[in-house]
Amino acid sequence: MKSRAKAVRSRKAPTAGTPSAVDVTGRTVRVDAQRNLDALLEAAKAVFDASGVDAGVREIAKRAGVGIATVYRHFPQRSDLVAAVYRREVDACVEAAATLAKEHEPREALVRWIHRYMSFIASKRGLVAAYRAGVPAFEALPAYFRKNLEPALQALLDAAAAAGRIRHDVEPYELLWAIANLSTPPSGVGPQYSRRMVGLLIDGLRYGAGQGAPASKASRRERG
Amino acid sequence: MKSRAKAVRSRKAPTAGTPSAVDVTGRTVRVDAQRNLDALLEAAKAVFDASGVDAGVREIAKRAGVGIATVYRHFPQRSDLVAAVYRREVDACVEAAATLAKEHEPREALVRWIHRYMSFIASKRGLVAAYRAGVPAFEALPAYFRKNLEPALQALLDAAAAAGRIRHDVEPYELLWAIANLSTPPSGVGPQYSRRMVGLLIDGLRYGAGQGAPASKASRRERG
DNA sequence: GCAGGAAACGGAACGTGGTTCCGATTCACT
DNA sequence: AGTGAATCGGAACCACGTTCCGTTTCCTGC
Repeated sequence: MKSRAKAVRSRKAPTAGTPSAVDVTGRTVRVDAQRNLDALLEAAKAVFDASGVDAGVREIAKRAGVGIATVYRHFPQRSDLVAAVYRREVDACVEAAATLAKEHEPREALVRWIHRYMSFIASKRGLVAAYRAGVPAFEALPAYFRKNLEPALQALLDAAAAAGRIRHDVEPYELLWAIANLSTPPSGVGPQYSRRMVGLLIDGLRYGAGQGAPASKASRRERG
Repeated sequence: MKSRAKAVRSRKAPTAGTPSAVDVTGRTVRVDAQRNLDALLEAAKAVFDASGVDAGVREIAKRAGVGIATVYRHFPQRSDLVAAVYRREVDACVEAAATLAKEHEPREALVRWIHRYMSFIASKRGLVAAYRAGVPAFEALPAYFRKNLEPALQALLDAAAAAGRIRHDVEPYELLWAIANLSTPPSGVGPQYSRRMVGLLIDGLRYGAGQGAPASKASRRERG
């Protein structure tokens, strides 16, 4: 992909000796563009943390000290910016899966990771709602999330199922989505809501351990 | 609006055969106002069914053959219109609970009602997302939903718990919210997603039957 | 009937959001 | 330094929910 590594020209260095980055296409990236990109990501992260992912583009641009168009050149849609900001945290979540798998027995690792995942989702106010409501072209956002989180959860599920601790007929993507949607409590309910509901879901996983019956069928049978 | 202390006293039977409706405050309602209200509700229902609850106010007004202001006079906020439209369906859902309780044994009645409730939610595209995202004053909408649906589900839960078929430590409101949130499948997943996930939830309810341990604790215990 | 006035009306106007456009600016390379 | 292109900033545009206000319609007391 990268055709050549670009060395720094000894002209004036705007950002303290930073080597000019290279595009995926091999083009050199202008230092101001790179600087703005960094500022944008940092500002977006700060604003999202403070006001949720519903924060306006103008606010982010202002905080980053750039114009609106600069935002849209780097990120064709608002959702692309959201995805870029959370990419790093998704990666961390994926790494956590491997770590937990080594340090705990299969089911415990699964439960702990689910809680880890819940924390990530819960801290992103409005992420799920935005993802949902954003009908037009929010397709870019779930792509990265799914591509990385699904295999991580799949590994945990397989290990726990192999150990006979949970049923083995659950799709990881469905579980990811379900947990994400359970991570927003309604108003007027204690903060433990999410844990309780996801706890129910996990108990449902355990309920069918070793049976292999689909959840939908199991729920309809008169006697377990 | 200016502060207008209206003191309309006793009315007289107005002209044509249609008896003019009366306000909750006892004021007579103008026939054109009533006609527009009806047209508005009908149009809104049609548009919501066709385009989801995210449909614009202008579209609804146009379909009803009225101006924008007319919408806002009858419904101070968009969410009030949504709530009004769905009030009828909520009532139907509540009635279904009583019917099912008579025709089936407790747990079966509970499961069947949950599926009934899921159908209602699923047919209202974007309802949950709007409810969630609508931070400002979407408080009016859940009020009616909760006030009516919560007791209905509570009765079903009590009956099933008394029969020893499910755990008895689940809050009905939490369950309503959880199911509603599980009723929106992610893109690229079969339509059976919701049934599977709610099935897991129901299995979780059965898992702890007769134990009474909170879901959150049960989910963390090493052995059941 | 009819006239007066309040209730209800329609649609333009406002504020805010995401997105696009375009002239001005800044950078990279010779 | 010079030149062309990549990048920039912010005004402009569109769609949305909501508000304002001049106009119309209906009820009512005569």
